[in-house]
Amino acid sequence: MNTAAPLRSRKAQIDRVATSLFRARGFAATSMRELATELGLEAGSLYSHIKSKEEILHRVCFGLAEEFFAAFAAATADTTAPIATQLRLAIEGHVRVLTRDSAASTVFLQEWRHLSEPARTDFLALRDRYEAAFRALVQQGIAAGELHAPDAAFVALTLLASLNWLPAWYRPDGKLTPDEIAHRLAEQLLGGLLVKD
Amino acid sequence: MNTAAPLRSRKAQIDRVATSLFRARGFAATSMRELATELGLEAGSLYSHIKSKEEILHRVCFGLAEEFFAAFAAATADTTAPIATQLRLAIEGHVRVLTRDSAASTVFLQEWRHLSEPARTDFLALRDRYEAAFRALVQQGIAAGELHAPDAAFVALTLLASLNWLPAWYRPDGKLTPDEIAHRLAEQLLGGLLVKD
DNA sequence: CCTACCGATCGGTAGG
DNA sequence: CCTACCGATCGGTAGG
Repeated sequence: MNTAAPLRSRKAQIDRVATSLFRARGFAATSMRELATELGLEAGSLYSHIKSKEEILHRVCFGLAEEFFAAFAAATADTTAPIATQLRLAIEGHVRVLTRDSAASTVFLQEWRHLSEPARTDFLALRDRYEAAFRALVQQGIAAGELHAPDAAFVALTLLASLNWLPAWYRPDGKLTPDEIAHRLAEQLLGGLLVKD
Repeated sequence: MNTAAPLRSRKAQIDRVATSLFRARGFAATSMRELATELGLEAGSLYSHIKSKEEILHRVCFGLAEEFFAAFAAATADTTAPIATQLRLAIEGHVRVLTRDSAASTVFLQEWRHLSEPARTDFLALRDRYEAAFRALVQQGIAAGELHAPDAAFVALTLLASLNWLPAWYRPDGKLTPDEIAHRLAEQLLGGLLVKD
């Protein structure tokens, strides 16, 4: 009778282990047999919990997209705050999502192209919307005279690129906490942009 | 008799087409049959020109590594130049290599992990050496009082991350030439670092 | 969750 | 450069 809870946690466990394998070997090079072995069961048994290999990838990619949007919305909720503050909060929020689960983040950043259509197109649309939101914030900052930069698109691209490199070198047991990293990244990346009084 | 030249160019052609497939689908998800079809021949025929699928990846990854080192060496050849100048030249050189062949660059940046040992370890050692060279340059700049930054390693990481995002959005037929992009990236990335007089 | 298995496809080779 | 093929492995399913 009490099967709902164990099933849910088993599925979550499959997602978690699969995600770490996808990061280590890539989605295409990870076999369901490898995943099953890591979980201590047979390959066929996986399919009583999931529908397909891609379903896992789909959940990881779209789940993280949702987290990024939620963090951005929270960072920019107070529209009366200075744009520089909103941008700083958005950077910190982005970093917080990236470091909360760096395996999932890496899969989100690198393995989305193994999604088949139409999921792949949908995913790219979400990513573009997110980048556009960052770009718009930078643009507002320039318009408000809080930031100086010749090209908001360039700024947004290099900003996100710098942040998205984080999962490649972040170690949870490193010297800096995620919040400290976020703070330093925000300082450094905004340092050259802020208009000095 | 005159077989050396055609064979050499056929091999180069295989590398080129394979590289673009590796970028589009990833190394693991690209099949030799797909590659053969794209080249207008049968899968088995590939092996009179190459030894293995991985051999192609190896050539691309290590070939590009060599190009990056050569560009860096040229940029820093004049050790009497200000560090800021050397750093600017190194950034421009890096961008020039990235844009000269953005398919190969993407493979270099994303697919190296499909190299088997010991090539994979060798490759990572090269990448670390390259990052260390950039880091050392930033450190020299700070020591010389030309740059101000709290952490050279942080600067080097975000610098290279910003540059390495370029192949993801660079279009050869875009508005900006590679040199213009390189110049703007250098300006923006060094803008916040340079000590104002 | 397992056993047993499916058809498809993989990288690569032999021999010409 | 092709034909014909190898053993291995793939994602996934049927039936229990």
